[in-house]
Amino acid sequence: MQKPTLPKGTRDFGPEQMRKRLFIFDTIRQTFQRFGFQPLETPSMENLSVLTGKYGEEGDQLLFKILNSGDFAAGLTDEDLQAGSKKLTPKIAEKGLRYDLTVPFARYVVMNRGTLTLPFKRYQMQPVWRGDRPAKGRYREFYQCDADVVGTDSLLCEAEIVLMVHEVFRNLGVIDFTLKINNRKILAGIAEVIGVPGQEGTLSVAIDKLDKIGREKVLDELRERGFSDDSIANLEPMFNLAGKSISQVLSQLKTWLDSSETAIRGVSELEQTIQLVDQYGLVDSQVELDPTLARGLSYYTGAIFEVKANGVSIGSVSGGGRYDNLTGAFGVPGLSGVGISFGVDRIYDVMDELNLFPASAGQGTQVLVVPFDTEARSVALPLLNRLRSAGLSAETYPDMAKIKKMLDYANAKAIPYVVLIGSEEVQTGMLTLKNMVTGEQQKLDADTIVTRIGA
RNA sequence: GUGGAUGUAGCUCAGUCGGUUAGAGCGUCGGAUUGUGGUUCCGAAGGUCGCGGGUUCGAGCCCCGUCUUUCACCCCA
Repeated sequence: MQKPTLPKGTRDFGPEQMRKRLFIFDTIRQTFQRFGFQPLETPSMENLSVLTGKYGEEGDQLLFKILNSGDFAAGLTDEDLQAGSKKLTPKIAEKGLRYDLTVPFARYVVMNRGTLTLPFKRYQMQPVWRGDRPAKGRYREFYQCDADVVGTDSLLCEAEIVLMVHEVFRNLGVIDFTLKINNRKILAGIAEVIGVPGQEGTLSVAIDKLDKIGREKVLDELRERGFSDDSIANLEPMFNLAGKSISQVLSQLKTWLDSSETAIRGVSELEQTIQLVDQYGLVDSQVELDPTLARGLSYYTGAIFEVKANGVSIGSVSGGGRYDNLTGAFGVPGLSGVGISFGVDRIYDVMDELNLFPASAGQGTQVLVVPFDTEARSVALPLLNRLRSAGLSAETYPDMAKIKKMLDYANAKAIPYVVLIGSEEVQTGMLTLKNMVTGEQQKLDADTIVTRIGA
């Protein structure tokens, strides 16, 4: 007999954890639905042809592949085995676990384009898998909650994403967060302006670390990666943007990037998005314009979002952006989409660390009915039925155990109310309602008990 | 993927220089209590010392490997 273990980077979620997780899911779902998104689920596994090539080279490496069913090695030749794992993999694995929810969504849109009314808004809350090395706030199986719109390039969608992010985190009680926004076109424009067009990838990977390693080290890294001194000198205005207000950042970007048509379009998109958000009347906006913000996924083309919870050292808790041509990879070009993804597991870690879960998020059973003997139980069972009909979560201890044991059970499950029923109660019909927190108890009839606990 | 740390009861952790039968607190279970929990008291169960090798008369302790968790890089939600 060996002790069972879990695969690396996966976890069980016990009842208490699950109640808190459901609180997060419910909060996010409510917001998604309020904004008119419709639910969608897709399979855990996709054909590898759907997944590969969408997440960049690193992403492809992190894909979990599924061995073909049956005798997966049947058709292999010695030559195949010699060719190495990279060539071998497609011959023995044609499916993989999904890496995010956006690509399966794009696949779904393409497969159902005839029946969807555009713009199509869907939300999806399912686990995704990445063969990453686990660390704090990073798991190999984790949940994402995505909301995406395809079939429109209106910046109103970006604005609504900003609103949803604010609503979700405020409803969760995560007040202190920052929603960083940037635009891929600005990053591309910067690359143009400093004379390294097309290299915004390399550029942004380095720049993204600015607040972590500091300016000098960023410049060192760029030098190492072959950027000329001229280019690096031209990057100077980039470092004067930190901490500036949104309008200041916008106007500085306009002057700096004036020569790049792409950049100006990006700046203008950002500006319009901000204006639309203002028109919605968002109060106390947590939006920060951050031209250094880069995101890993290669399919983004316009706005990019990232949300950080302040005061906690956990990576971003939410991220997203606009992708102009994701469905193009599946043969349907010209469908622009934009979306946001909430990382439930990280949000959980943040809320746990900051103690932000409301007491109600942990509340299970509200009342335990405690009959002292089988005769009392005949009064207890109809009472349970009434309590439940009134929408209360109620239970009784299934065995006829000692009263102490039943009350211990109530304590262990943090059940706030107990109804005690003994021979006296059976005779008079007046049952004893006990408040397990204060220890107070009083004799009441069944009706009063139901309304009292419900209040 | 690179480097460091870690692993002893369900949980948090002691365990001396390598020395006999590996301990504590909390938790669990039973009792003190025949209609009342949290407090108190008594008792019990619970261990392949992560796993596999090695050194030694003898290993929880030393060496090698491996896995887990974790920290810093890389990347990400």
